[in-house]
Amino acid sequence: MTERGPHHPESARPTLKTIAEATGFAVATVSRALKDAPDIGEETKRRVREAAERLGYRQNRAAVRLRTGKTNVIALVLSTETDVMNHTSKLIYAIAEALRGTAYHLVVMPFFPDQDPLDPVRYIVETESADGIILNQTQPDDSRIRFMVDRGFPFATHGRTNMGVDHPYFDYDNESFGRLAVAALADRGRKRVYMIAPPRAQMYARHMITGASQECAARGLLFELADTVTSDSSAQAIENAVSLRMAQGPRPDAMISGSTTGAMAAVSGAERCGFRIGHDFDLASKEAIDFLHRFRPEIIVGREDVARAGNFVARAVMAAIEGRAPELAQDLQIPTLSDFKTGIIDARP
Amino acid sequence: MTERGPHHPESARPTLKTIAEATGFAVATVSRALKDAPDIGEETKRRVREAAERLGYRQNRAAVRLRTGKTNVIALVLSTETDVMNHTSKLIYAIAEALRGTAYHLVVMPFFPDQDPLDPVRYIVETESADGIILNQTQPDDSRIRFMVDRGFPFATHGRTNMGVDHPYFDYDNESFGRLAVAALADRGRKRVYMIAPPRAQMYARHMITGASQECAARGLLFELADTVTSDSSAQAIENAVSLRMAQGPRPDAMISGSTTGAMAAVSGAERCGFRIGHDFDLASKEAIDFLHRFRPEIIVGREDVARAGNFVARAVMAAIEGRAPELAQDLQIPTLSDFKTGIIDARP
DNA sequence: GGTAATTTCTATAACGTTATAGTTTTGCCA
DNA sequence: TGGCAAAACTATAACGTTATAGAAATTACC
Repeated sequence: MTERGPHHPESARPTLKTIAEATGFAVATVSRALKDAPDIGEETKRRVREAAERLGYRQNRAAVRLRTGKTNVIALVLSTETDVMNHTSKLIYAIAEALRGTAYHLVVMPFFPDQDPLDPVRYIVETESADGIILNQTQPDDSRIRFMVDRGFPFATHGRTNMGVDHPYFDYDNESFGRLAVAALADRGRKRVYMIAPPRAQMYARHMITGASQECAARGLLFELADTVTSDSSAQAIENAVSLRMAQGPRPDAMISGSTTGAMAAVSGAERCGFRIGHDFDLASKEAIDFLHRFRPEIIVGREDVARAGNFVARAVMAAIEGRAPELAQDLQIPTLSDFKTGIIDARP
Repeated sequence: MTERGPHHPESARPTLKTIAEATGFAVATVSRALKDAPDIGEETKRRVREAAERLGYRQNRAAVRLRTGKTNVIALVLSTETDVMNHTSKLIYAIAEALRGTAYHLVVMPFFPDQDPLDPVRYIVETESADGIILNQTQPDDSRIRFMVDRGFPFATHGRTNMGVDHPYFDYDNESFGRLAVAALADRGRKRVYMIAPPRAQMYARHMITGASQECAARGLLFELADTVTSDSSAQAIENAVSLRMAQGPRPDAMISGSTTGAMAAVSGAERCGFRIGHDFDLASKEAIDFLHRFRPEIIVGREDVARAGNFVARAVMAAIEGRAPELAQDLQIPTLSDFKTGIIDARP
């Protein structure tokens, strides 16, 4: 272990003062030179930059933050409750990648089932511990978004709301996914659709349900929503619910799932009753990873590009922080189904 | 949007000064009272705390950080290259949960394939942008760990090294897993083991290979290591490698995989050649999630508890930062196999 | 009752940065 | 050469906190 601290003042981290002493300029001049202020001479800037480089100067973030109020932090606020497979790590990596080379650090602030989802947002805004927030799992009427809009706090979301407020978001067009899924199932001659939808509180669940149910109506198919489980329920719960449902009444011959887990569990549930995918029923599911086509190649898959979402919201929140208009205020991923029988189905008009 | 800033000084965030003015004490007194210093009277403390509460005082992190050098940040340094399913989000959630109620924020700092893995660690240590670091995917001789040990920087890791340095870590006993897996396969009469191991550079790969190969030797089984792919390769690559291998020579009748993806791909590859799991071959795999038993119930699964790991490393790094000895310097998860035929197999001696 | 010891409180400076207002230097033109 | 504007630089204060040394008030002791 190397000795550190006041014993070795020569090894202390260089500050503006160090550069000032090395170059003979004042601390203020050094500061302004390093941020390329217009009232500093070219030769001065050159010498200051050279000294900074040579000494290995790195800005002290705490000092900047204290003085200017700018934290250079972007906070990602996540629910731990519904971990949609590895959505989360993909999102984090994509955000981090977009933040590369910028001054921003990424603080991850999950909230827990026993907490008000507003808590972390309120904390960040009130303690000014980040310059901007990224949220996911938006709700139709989202108190967190209302809070940030009211305070004029920069943010971007993965998912939309119903609130009629204009803010940067990225979303997957779950309504089109619902329509496409029903269309693909109908093409296989299916008539009775059973849907394991995401939790109703989530905005994207509404979209998906709307799309699927309307398309069913338009095509004269039966549409039924699983009422005891969602696509975020435990696999065991979904499996039980599906096998219960498949054991009775006019049983569904088609299923739609909002998640990878939901799809796997639904297949297991149906198989438990002796039904086979591709024969007795078909299934369409969304997923953000690359599993289902191996699990059962017959599953019709709509793949969500979470990396694209992460990249978008990161850029959008930086634009909001810096008061720039983002390249694009909102973006919507147009779904595509990959279907091992039919190939690719695109929702693009 | 509400107006803010200097226009509404009464709505400004309260500081120690605000409390000092409200109570009539000096700023220094308020500061000491709030941290329960022994030289402040009880009555004073009570009044200061009451005022702080009433005014909604929150410490300014930037000021504390500038003054004391303590960042109250823990950095999680991750490789984006090998995303072992949703290891990552589980780890993050578990760390965040352990950090709840403490002053620590979690900064996630992934590094990218084109970077030296030492870069983020060096950056954090040199700019003092965190009080401690959590690392995963340790290597037998890990330059990052050497760097932190040399600097006396607090850290904890998920995974061990071969370096003979003593530091807090959590690990899964991959060697025992390897032994158990071979034993379970041998119990089913299998003779020729083919292993899709994690990348050799990772410490845990060595352990797993050692365990499996030694157990094979002890039992007189053939042991063969996949040489063109690892359990972190793409599913497609693994599937191809396995189907190539199964098509020729004295083909394996048993497989071991280090990951969920590896197991799924291996099964697909074998099935492509017409072999069925449970009949022509058996497979044991590690996984951190809950997928494989649905994918093919015949797979023998060793489940790694990533949440426990996250909780441990978070506590350990906090202890290191605060100069406390951790409750436990190191911890090792003893593997257990769940096997739908045999039930649970435990490695505990 | 006077001094010492103890308890409680406070003034001050400092952490590293930047905004502001101001000073010095240089250049230009009459 | 004097005057003035522009360019280049600097001194100072401030952001909110805490460590330090010391001051004031209280208690203990003989």
